[in-house]
Amino acid sequence: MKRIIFHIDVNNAFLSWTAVERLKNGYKVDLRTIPSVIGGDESARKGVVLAKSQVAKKYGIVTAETLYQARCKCPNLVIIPSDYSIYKKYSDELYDYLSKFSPDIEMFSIDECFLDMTGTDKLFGDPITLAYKISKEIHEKLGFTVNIGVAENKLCAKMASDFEKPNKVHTLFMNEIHKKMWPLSVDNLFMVGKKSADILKKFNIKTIGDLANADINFLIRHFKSRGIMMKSYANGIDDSPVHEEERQDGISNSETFPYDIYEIPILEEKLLELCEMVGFRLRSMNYYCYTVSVMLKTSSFKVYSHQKKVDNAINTTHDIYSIARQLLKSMMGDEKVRLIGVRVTNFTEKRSKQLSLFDDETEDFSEVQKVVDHLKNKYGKDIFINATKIKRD
DNA sequence: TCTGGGGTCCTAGGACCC
DNA sequence: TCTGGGGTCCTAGGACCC
Repeated sequence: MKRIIFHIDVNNAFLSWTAVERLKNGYKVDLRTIPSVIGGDESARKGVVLAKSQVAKKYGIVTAETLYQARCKCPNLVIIPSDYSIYKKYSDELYDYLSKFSPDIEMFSIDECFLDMTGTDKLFGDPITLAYKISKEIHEKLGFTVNIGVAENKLCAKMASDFEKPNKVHTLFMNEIHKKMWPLSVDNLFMVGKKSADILKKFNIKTIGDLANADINFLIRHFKSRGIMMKSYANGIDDSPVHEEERQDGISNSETFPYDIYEIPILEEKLLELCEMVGFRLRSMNYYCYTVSVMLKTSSFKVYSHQKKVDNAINTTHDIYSIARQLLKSMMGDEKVRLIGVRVTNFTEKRSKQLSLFDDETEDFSEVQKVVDHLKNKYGKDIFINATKIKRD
């Protein structure tokens, strides 16, 4: 049976959702009708544009540029800080609404969903008509617009939803690929980023059609296994299933400093804060981790990472930090640091408690940690600050 | 241009074991 | 002392995504 897959993509998600939320809260101005962006902290001079209104786009503002640059292009730009609780709320609403149409639903990111609609035509009728109906209902009930791609697999559905925006339904069936997808520039293809596109263009592979017909041996030589994937995608081939989201593979937090740092105590203080954030998230998922890694970005934007695997899974801030701190020490060189990050991976649900002769049982902070987390959940994350901070103040 | 933050997957090379 | 080949695990780094 021919598969039918929908890809639903929220138009300017963060900005649209913020606009809807504000209208609900009594604001008179719809952010979507004025030059506005969602961005980080402008004062710390490290914020970038995360999402923009169509009006802001007309000023030439692009995603990921600094707020400073954006403000130069449009002095009366309205900048709203990001608020993940709002995005989560609308993302959940969208998911709940879409779940009515198929049990096979996959949340691909906070603002994108795949639906496997294969065989549902007896229930809902013609898929394309249904896509228009879903799009209209989302606008009416939830207040924001979406693009919907309709195709025979996930790749093509995703490519289709990316065609013309906003508030559009597009199809990309197998017999439309040469007409609708092949003329596009290679960098439009999912999983072909800037680096790969640059290499391809050097060899005169400029469009997705060129890539689809490129020599497979040439692609493997330059891109290894990704070469095979790229050629399949360019031909619209993808048989991956729509599945429920599986459990997360890792948790990370990182922070860019407003200036370059080389003092170890300052780095350690930030590192501890990050371990606290990562640990808190890990514990709220009831997981333990085996691997901790630390990432540094230097002032010249070179990225380093070191990781360490432990025999007994851990989840307290104390345990994560003691490993992270060793890692940081092992990687500090002469260069100043611009960004520091902590990541935990290799999860397990239960702690494999195998106390070795050398473990000190009094070092087990899990019970204390539970109480601290509970209080944080109840009264907010800021009720505890770490002792190293108090000393510094 | 002067470059955020949170993720996933892949690969190469070294260590170690048999 | 000089030494093969396969397998697995771990680490560091790169590319890509939203």
